[in-house]
Amino acid sequence: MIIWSDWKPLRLRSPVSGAVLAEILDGGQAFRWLCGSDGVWTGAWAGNVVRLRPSPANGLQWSAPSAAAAAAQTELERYLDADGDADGLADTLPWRSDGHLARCLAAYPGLRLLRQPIGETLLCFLCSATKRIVQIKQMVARLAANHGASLRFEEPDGPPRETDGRSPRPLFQRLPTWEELGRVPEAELRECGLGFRARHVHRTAQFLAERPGWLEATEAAPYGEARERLRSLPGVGEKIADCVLLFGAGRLEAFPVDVWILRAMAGHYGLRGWKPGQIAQFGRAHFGPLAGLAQQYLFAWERRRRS
DNA sequence: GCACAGGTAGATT
DNA sequence: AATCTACCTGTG
Repeated sequence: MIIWSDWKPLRLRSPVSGAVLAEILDGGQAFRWLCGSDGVWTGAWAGNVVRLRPSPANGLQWSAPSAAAAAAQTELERYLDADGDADGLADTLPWRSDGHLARCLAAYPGLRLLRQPIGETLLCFLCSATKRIVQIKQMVARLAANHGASLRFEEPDGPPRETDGRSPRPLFQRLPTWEELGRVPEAELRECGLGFRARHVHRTAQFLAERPGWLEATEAAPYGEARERLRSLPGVGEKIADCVLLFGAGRLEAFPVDVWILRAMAGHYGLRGWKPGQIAQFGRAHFGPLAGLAQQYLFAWERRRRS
C-alpha cells in the first residue's frame, strides 16, 4: 500500500496540454508510464516513481510516494526539463520556410525531449527493434519485475493520507542495472519476451558489466564519438544509438531515422526511396543543430491516429 | 491463420 | 558498397 503525497503544482517554463503530455510520456521516448482510467499518469525512472496529471490552463500537478516526495520534485524537474525553454527551442527550427514543420509545431505546443538515465534508455531501445510501443512497454515491465530491485518507500508512523491500492505494481521495481543484467542468463531474458533481442541485451550487458564508467564516459563524449561508441555495442545500430543520445543524453542534434521518419520524409519532403543514412544526413542539414527536436515533432505528427 | 512491427548484423550479390 | 535475410514473439 503506497501512501502518496498531496498533489502539488509543477511549473513548466513551456506549459503543456493533457494531449501533449501524453505524447511526451507515451509517444515512444519512454516506456515506463501508465495512464489510469482517471487520466493520472504513473511513471518510473531510476529509483523514482511519480504520478502526474494535467490541471486547468495547461498546468501540471505531481505526486510521489510521500516518503520520497522531497527528492522527487527535483528529479522530476530534471527528467521533464521543466526549466528548459521548449517552445523557444522549437522557435529556432526552420519552420518559417518549412510548412509541414510549422504545422507539426502548432499541433504539439510544449513538446519536449525527456532527460532519461542513459543506461535505462539503452536497455529500452535494445528492446525496441521491430516492436510497437505497447510491446516494448511489456518487455520492459517484465525485465523490471523479474530482474529489478524493489523500490521500498518506508512510511513513517502517522495518519495515512491518500492511498491507491491499484497502483501499477511493476513500476515499483527498478529496471535492472547493466551490472545486474550481466549476471542474467540469456534464457531468462527470453522469458521476459525479448526474443532475439535477448542476445543483444545479454552481450551488451557482458560488455558493460566489465567496464564501469563506460556509459558515463560515452555520455560525456562529443556527439560523433558517443555515437560510434554506442554503435560498437551488440544490437545498437545507427537508429538506436541516436535514440539513446536524444532521449537519454539530451543530445538534440541526434536524428534517429525509423520507419515513421522515412514515411514523413517521403510523404512531406519528396524523399521517396531515400535510404535511412541519406535521410539522416538530409535531416541534420535541413533542420540544423536541433534536428532531433524536429524529428520528435515529425514523429508525433506521423504517428497520430495510429498505434 | 498470418503479416507485420521505433532494427541490426552477417551473408550474398 | 549496396541489397537481401534471419532473428523472437505478441498484436491486429
